[in-house]
Amino acid sequence: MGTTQLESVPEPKYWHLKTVLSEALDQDFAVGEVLPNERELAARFGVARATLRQALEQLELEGRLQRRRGVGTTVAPPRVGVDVGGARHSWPGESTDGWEPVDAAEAVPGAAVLGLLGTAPGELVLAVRRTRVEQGQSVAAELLYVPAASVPGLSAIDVPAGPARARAVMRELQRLVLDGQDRSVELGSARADDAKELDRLPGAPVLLVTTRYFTAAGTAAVSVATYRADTCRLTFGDSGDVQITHDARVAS
Amino acid sequence: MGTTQLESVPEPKYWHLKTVLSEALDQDFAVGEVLPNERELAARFGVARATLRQALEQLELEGRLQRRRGVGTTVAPPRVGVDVGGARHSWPGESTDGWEPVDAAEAVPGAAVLGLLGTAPGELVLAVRRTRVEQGQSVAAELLYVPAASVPGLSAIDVPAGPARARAVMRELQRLVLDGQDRSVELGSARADDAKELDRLPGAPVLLVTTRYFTAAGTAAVSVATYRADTCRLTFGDSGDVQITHDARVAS
DNA sequence: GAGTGGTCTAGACCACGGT
DNA sequence: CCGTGGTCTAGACCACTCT
Repeated sequence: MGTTQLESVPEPKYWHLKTVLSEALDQDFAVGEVLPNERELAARFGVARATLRQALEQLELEGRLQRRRGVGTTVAPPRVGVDVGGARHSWPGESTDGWEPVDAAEAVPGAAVLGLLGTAPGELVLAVRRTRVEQGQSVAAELLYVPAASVPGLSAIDVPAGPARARAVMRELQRLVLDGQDRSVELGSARADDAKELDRLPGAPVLLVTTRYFTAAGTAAVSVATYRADTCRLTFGDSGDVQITHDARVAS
Repeated sequence: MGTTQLESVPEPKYWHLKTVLSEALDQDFAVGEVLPNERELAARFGVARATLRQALEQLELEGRLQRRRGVGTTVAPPRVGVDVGGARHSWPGESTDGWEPVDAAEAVPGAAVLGLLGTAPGELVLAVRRTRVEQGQSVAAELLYVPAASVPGLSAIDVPAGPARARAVMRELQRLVLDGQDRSVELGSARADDAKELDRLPGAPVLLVTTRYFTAAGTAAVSVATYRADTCRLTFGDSGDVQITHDARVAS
């Protein structure tokens, strides 16, 4: 009978921990400050290190913390708003939008990209690698798939490998008349090569932005951009410089 | 000397496991099929259960698996493409876009939403709850914040709580002339109430879509929509029904 | 080399869904 | 009730960064 069980559904420890830590971050820590190490924090809260780590992982996912092996855990700055699709209906690289060409090479796209491109499996496709730097740190890595048929003025292979070749491909691409584009965003985990480029461990959560570029002739290129999910807030339209502290939600 | 260490950087076990499982899913399993339970899988691969779980977690994050307590682990269908911002510059709820009004009530928005709304901390704000159902499952929960000042024809409080009241607020909102809107997408983790609505555990990864609705007078409303990151692919433009299997990327 | 976070183990118990 | 995934523990060792 009256066992007065106020919390019949006990909150998981790591969840409660996360809440406590979150409040501590708001009140007692400045951006960039380093937290005590995991072993000490675990001891301080009287939990196993694995449990503490579960809480830290969530806070990192939410962009509140930044952890680096061999260094420590620091309080992350608010997410940077990176504009995606701001200049609508324009080829990538037409303006200085923070993207840096890295290289270009032949590639064998996966089935998914092939489907979007609408090309036959054997057809020659170029892949342009670019990285996006925002406020001093690289926030995204991109692979831009361009069927060779889209860039007939193809002196690309003659150009020596490196940024110059990437730029050459993009220059050719920008000759075409862009009819439109569409985009999708989903959650993914960083592949080993992207992770390296983004200074994260493989498997780190990323936002996958897939863009299709249309001409009258069909799909001229497909871009798959990998954004760091912990540090980025993707913005559409002109809300790039809006101040958002960290989480716009509250209990109703 | 010649210790012939081909793999000087040994891949983590869970990473390798993930790759193996991923290939097995492609080849030997159909959508909806249930996998062997975690204890058996761990034994089969000769790893601890925690290690196996790390691999499963990643696959779930990527939308390849679906795990439910008390039930089991099943192969997830491809992510549903949910249109976001398709009908540009229109109030929410003006067309049948899959959103279902649930309720409306007074609310005390957090600092972040207040900043976006541009209202004073004490001002009265209404919060409209809506859920979005796509292909039979609810994929998103939304809180639409409307300053009382935006809807002067405020008979909302008189209407009995429930969907009717939510609809009443939205009807008032749609009277205004919409000047524009902007949007941002970021990664978050589900709050307890949203998690319940989305049939997930608290802390599940979600995509947070924040939309600001402008009139000439300023920001008339702010919406914070919480999408299931495991099952959703957010689409912008008209790429809603494009076939994407699961991951558009390949090694270059 | 010292100190950090990342990986891994082998257990235990709990909460939930179906029977 | 049983079987499932979810939480938690107390250790161990590894990979990395900085000094």
